Amino acid sequence: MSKAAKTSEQILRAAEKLFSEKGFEATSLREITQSADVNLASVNYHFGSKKGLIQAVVERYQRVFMPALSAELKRLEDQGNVSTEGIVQCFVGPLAALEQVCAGGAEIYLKLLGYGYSEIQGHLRKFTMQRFGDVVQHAFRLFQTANPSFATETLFWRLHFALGTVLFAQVSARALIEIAKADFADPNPEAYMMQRLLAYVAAGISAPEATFLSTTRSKVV
Amino acid sequence: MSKAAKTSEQILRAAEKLFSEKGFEATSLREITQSADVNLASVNYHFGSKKGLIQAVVERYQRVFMPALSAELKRLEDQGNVSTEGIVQCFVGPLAALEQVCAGGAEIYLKLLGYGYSEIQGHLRKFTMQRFGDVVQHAFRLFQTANPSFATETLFWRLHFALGTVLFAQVSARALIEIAKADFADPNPEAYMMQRLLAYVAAGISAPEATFLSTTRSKVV
DNA sequence: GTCATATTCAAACACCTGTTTAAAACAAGG
DNA sequence: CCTTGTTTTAAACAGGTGTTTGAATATGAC
Repeated sequence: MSKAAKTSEQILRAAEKLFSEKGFEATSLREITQSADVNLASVNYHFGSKKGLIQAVVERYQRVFMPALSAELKRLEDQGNVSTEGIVQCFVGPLAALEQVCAGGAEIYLKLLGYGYSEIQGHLRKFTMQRFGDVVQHAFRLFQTANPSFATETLFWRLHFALGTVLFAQVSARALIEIAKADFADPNPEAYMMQRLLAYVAAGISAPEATFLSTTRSKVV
Repeated sequence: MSKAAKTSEQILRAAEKLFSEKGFEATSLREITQSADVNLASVNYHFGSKKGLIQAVVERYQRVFMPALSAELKRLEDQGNVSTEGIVQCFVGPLAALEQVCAGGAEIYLKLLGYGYSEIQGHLRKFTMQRFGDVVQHAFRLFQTANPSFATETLFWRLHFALGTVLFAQVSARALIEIAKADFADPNPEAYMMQRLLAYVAAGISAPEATFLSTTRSKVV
């Protein structure tokens, strides 16, 4: 491995760790370079800017996750029987595959997305869509076939709610897990958290449409 | 109104607006004081520190919201027939009541909470619990009576997922609404967003327990 | 009006941020 | 070996942050 590749790698490793812990904006380049045991200026040398570093960090995960997700979705579609829960379960494997990138990769990736969506308003979304829009749209189409009676609009909202649920849960996962450990004497809450999450999300996505909405529509502006 | 009360008020108004737009950490005291047309040092004079200002801003909303929520919950309990959807609907009125505090108060309050939960890790949660823990616990108890078969643990996780759904949705509401307007020619998506959200959340909370979880348990981790 | 208190104000403080510079160290091909 | 190009380094840059200071100004009670 060349020296250049080595420092880039060290920077990426340190950055993804710190970013996932504290968010992008709250993490300084000096923290990253100190943690990576590397000169401050090398971030700008190798990645151009902090923004470039953020993109590089996220992209490395996207390039593993998105193709894996795409494959899972295709597999599900081919085998017929497309259900909301089935689609949601398609995300589990690709997330687990992120362990290749680094230990705890799934957790890191989701936290990165969470911070990316709330901090760098829109940037990450746009970047993801133009790079992996086809995968996202494929997933959306499958959700539509699983819930054929739903208006496109309803599904749009619910899927974004679901995204929000997962990302927020992941960002505050550590705090929640600690509370769960203290309050319920659950020795290993993180093990099933993702499954709990997906069950909740699947139910929310495929909730009966409109009845609840239409009965109270007039009351609320 | 004394001069002191006037400047505090101006600071609070400007702060809540900017905080809800950009988050706590991304908003500087200089932005706030310029927007409030007030001297920089007056923030520290009146609120001690930036942290003090954040607390003051949030507290003003909590003191309106929490008692209103408490009343709604009592009302629901007294009239019997406690359902998940019913409890969730209890939040609508108290949120609307925040318009008293200022225009768009509900939106601002939820965004403040959203940023508070993801930025000042734990601080806001602790503060809320020690000040309004009784209301939170009352809500939790009602959710338990609405879903008597659920393990306390299950409800704990789902309610926090629900909180995350609502807060994340609110923080990214503006972006979502713009997309909805562009993609679906919906002239007024914000009108029903909260109802869409609550329907999703209620379904997620009262999803059938464990069947989904237990069938896939062995596969994960 | 006077006095004590409460509030405002401009300036400075100490520290942190991302980025740039120019010299130094290193690498590899001729 | 020397030269060319790449990479590392320490230092400085320009600008932003929350907070403190001490003098100036208002305020309100006697």
